[in-house]
Amino acid sequence: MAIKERKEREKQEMRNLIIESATQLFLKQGYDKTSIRSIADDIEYSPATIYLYFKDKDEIFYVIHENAFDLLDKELRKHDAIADPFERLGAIGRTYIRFGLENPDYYDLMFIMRAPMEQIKNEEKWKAGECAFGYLLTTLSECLEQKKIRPADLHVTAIMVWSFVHGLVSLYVRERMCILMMPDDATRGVLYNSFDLFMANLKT
Amino acid sequence: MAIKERKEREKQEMRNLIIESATQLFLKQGYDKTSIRSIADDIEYSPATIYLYFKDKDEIFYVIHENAFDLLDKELRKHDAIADPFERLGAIGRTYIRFGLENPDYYDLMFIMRAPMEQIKNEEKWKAGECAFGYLLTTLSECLEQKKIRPADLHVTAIMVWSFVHGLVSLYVRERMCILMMPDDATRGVLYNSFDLFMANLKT
DNA sequence: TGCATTTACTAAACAGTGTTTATTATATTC
DNA sequence: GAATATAATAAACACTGTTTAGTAAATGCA
Repeated sequence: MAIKERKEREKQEMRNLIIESATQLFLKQGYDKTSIRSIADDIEYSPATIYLYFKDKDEIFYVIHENAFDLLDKELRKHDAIADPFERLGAIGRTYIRFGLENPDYYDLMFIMRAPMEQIKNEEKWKAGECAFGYLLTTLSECLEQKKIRPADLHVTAIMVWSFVHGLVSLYVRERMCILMMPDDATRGVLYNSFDLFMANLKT
Repeated sequence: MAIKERKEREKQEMRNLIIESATQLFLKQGYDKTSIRSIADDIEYSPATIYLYFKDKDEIFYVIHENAFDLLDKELRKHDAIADPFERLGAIGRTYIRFGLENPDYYDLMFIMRAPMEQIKNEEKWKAGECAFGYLLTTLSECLEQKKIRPADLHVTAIMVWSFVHGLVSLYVRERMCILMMPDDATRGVLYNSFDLFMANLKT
């Protein structure tokens, strides 16, 4: 009965269609303005149809959340070739920051929004996320082994590094850095200089 | 005509009543679940009445936003007496983190949410915020003068410190630190250890 | 092929949201 | 006491996410 397989394939295609439309609308208008009705309009189906393929709005954005992590992961792993772990750490950090500034809506979904976390907490997922964080842990443990950075607990160091770059990006994308009262490019300059200073302080 | 003054007073009292109710509901249930209707219910007026005293929901939460900054500012300035600026910086940092963890909804409104920022950007306000950030700048400039921390640009250093503690708090309150797969108190332990490590790295 | 059943889809409704408008009741002024 | 200004509201508007009941088409079986 190949008919069942075709049905399964069609179901998956419909899910993809919804996700593609949702992603495109989300990146254009953000989470709040992307309503189930606007997605339904876009794919030319009724709103109720979407609920045949996804439990609720959160489930849709959880898929986008996963895709975004795959994207970030790919970006970060581009620095795999850098032999020196401290140099690699710097490259990873700068790429992380750039990713956040260039994809503020993705960054929001991944690290700021509360909504899609409901899905994640219960399950053993957080897959790609674990992956990117795992990459940070690996790089930092190399740095520690080779005494490129000051000796300290691995997890404590990882949380320090991640919190710092996350702080930079999230204060910027949520427009709190306007406290500097500088034009936008000057603010970005301070941001990147701040990262360099952090790395210098980290160095042995 | 004292009657006009009484009217003015009554208007202010009504505004206070709304703000008090909104604050209480907000701290109990968060921003999204605090609807205009629920505030109206609480103060036993119709929803439309609220719009006679506030332009929109954002304006209400902008007032709460200001109050929250006053609260944080008061907490931070408790360390005024600490003579050594580096020690004072540490105390300020730990208090900032504790404030965030103990008042996650206030912290959200102050540093994470997008909503009330619309009010702020245009005006010259951001008052109390400027104040708390100003306090950080003062303390850091003393640290730099007395060579307690590594020499660097003041604003770059300030953004580094603020971004770091904000990163710690916001990753925690938005439940991203669950990546550590540790029980909650262990996570908090890592968080505070991470702050101590940061301070050690900052030291001359 | 014809009928029963499952599947895919949707119109309409439900319970909410922030906000506006037209109306009423009260208080103030002349 | 009549005219006017003020305060409050009921009802509606335009949205939101989600559910329910009903329809039309595709499938399974005789």
